[in-house]
Amino acid sequence: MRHHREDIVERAVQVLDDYGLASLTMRRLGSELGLQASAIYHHFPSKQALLAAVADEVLARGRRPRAGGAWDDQLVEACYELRDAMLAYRDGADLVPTVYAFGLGAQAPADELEEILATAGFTDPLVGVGARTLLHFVFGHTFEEQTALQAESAGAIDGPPAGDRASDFDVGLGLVLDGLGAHAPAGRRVRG
Amino acid sequence: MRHHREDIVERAVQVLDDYGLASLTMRRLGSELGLQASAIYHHFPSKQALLAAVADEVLARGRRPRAGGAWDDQLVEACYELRDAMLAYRDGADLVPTVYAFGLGAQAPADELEEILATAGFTDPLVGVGARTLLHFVFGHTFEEQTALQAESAGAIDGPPAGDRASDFDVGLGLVLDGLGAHAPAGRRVRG
DNA sequence: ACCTGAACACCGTTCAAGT
DNA sequence: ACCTGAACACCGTTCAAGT
Repeated sequence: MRHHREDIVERAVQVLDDYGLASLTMRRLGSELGLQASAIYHHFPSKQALLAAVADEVLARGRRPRAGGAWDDQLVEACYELRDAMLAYRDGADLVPTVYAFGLGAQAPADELEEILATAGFTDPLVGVGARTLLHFVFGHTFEEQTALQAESAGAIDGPPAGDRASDFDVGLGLVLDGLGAHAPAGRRVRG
Repeated sequence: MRHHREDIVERAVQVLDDYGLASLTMRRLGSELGLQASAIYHHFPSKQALLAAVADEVLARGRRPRAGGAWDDQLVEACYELRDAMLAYRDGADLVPTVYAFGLGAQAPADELEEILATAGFTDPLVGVGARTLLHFVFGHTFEEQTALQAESAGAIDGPPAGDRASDFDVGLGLVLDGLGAHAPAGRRVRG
């Protein structure tokens, strides 16, 4: 049977969610598609490129309409969407930051954060540094959260209730936003 | 020739720095030591355990005496030490966060950040969240910095001068510290 | 106690050849 | 255009056997 790029990405997302990132190998995905691993190279130049497409698909599936509001509310919205998108798939918070680090995909969240800050009037070093600081927070926090979550569901040990985890994310995010607030352009200080 | 745990870690650090994390394989390290890969399993139960020891060694070599001062100065000191320790070895900013994520090592920086915040009078959620937020910032920022640095030295392309990079770290760190300052215990607001 | 050598069960990637 | 099948050059880990 003949496949297209999208079939392969869709199946890869399924393998990721069912068996985890470590099991998402070219051979495994091939056999899942009824294909030789080498056939996948007809659609993607490398495993990294495949993973980039999978990460972008995970992020696309997590997209939500924007409510708008002040710059800090917009940042909260974007950060929560990113967190939730990664948590929605097994090892999502491992895949997305890894692909972002490759530099081959998962760039949309970084771009959106930068745009929000630039539109809010933040200038040169703060737009980039602020966006990256938020991104590192979301990536790092969500990775730890997902690791703990998956360890629990595997080992049946239980950690803090879900509410505490969401509020941990809230508190950390608030910390960075308050920091940004202290450097907000004049007349735009919605917080701090 | 017979080896001990420390010889193996020392050689592993050398392989890491000379050839990178991807080349730090059990087989490669074995041959570097004049040993079969399987011999290493006499000293370490797994590759993860070996990597944890390597990460802890990298962090130990980066230790500096503490100057002390207010809580925010102490945090700056600890964060800079962590950054510099990781930058001192090829792929150090990949290894250390990875080992920390394993949960098998590289815990010292997180512990120190928590202690500084607790001693400063921060309470329950803020001590943990604050320490992790700082840690994610340092890990994320330094990883990107090292990736860019290594890409430059490999491809001879040049990015921003070293001063801009150090100041990017400074600005991002200042952001998080200002956020913490906004939540500092009464009478301890050294910033904000 | 420390190590060898062989084996097991895998990887990503390339490439000539087929339809 | 899309795929097979074999090969290349690797992995981490286990284990009986040696000294």
